[in-house]
Amino acid sequence: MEKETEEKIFDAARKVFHHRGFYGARMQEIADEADINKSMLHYYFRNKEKLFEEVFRDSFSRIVRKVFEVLKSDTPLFQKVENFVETYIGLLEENPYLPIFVFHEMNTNPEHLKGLLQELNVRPPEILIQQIDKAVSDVEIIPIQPIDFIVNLLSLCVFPFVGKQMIITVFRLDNQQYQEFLKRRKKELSTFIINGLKAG
Amino acid sequence: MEKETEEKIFDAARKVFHHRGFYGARMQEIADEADINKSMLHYYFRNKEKLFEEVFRDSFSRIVRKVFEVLKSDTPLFQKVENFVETYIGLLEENPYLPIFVFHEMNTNPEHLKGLLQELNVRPPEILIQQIDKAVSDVEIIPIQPIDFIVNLLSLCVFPFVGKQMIITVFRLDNQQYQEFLKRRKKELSTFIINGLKAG
DNA sequence: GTCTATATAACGATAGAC
DNA sequence: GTCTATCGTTATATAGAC
Repeated sequence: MEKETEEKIFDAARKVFHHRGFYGARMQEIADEADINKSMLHYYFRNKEKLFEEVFRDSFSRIVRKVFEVLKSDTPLFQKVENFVETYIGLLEENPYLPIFVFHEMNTNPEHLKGLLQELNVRPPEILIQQIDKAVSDVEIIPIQPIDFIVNLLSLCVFPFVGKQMIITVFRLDNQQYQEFLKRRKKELSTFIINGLKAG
Repeated sequence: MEKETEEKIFDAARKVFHHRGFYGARMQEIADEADINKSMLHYYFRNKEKLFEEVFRDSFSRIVRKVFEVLKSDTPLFQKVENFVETYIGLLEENPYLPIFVFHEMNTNPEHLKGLLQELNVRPPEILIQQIDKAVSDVEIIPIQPIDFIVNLLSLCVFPFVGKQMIITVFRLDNQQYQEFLKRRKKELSTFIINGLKAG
């Protein structure tokens, strides 16, 4: 019983924080979403900031872990790109508000999250860096630094979610068309990336 | 005199809204930033929402206009890609918080901005769509739909700004290293994109 | 653990003097 | 147009009964 209430609150908080951000979120909305009395939020999580921090830590570490699982794996480079695109876009389909939430909060209040981020101690995986450097020196791919390689990969996967409303608006898509766009992208994006990497 | 105060307020409001978002922004912070009395905000702009709307409209239309200037121009496709990368990254260097601001607000409150967006009536430029379709049918580039072409272009330019804090954190960059990363990217990104577009 | 009622604080907004 | 003082609302947080 005890566990269940706490979990309901946490799930509701994640949903509301993801969608509204810290300042836009209302404790009342979280309580309503959890179908629970507002004072329970304080009973279980003391205050809004603590609740937020737990949600952010969970969301951030979850996404980082998932991403790094793929990037750290022992797979050939091009295969890894394919796996990454599929896994990452799949993950974001289930958590569409996650990236903009994380980016907005990191941007709005970087010093507030600094300790948390140091604690999680995120680094680009060594094995991937070696793969990239080797592919470059073997002239399998164009000369590119690991940071650019990774940023390109992330950019192309994340942007359709960060800019969803923009895309929908500019290209006049309804929700179904947007879903089809994503589905096609999940299939075709790795070809574009691998082409871009291969020397001309 | 009158004009000057209004402008000071507007500039301050843009800065604070860009950085904090609508809910995170404080009228007092805007007043402090403008070095002006808080009640002046209401005198000139009536209330927070109206002030925000003017800022958002200005920011959004400014960026859209600039982007479309390049995309609508009468330049060969690959040249256009190069111009776009340089212009757009340059614009974002001057307004680093602009994209995350726009995306976050569009995401948090899409129905609130719907009217504004319809009013601005943004569409992908017809000339660019024709160029892409022609390049595809001439087998100059891989089969790609205009929406994917444009999304790829935007993704790769925008993400380094949206994810700045993330990039800085994961790759342990100081500010100077980040600036160098951007500078290099502005030079090299179009090569990556054009490679990706060319048939293998 | 859960509820109702209420305190406390923050913030947007306004009134009114100058 | 600009300032000070203050109102009214909303949101977070707590007290206390059950």
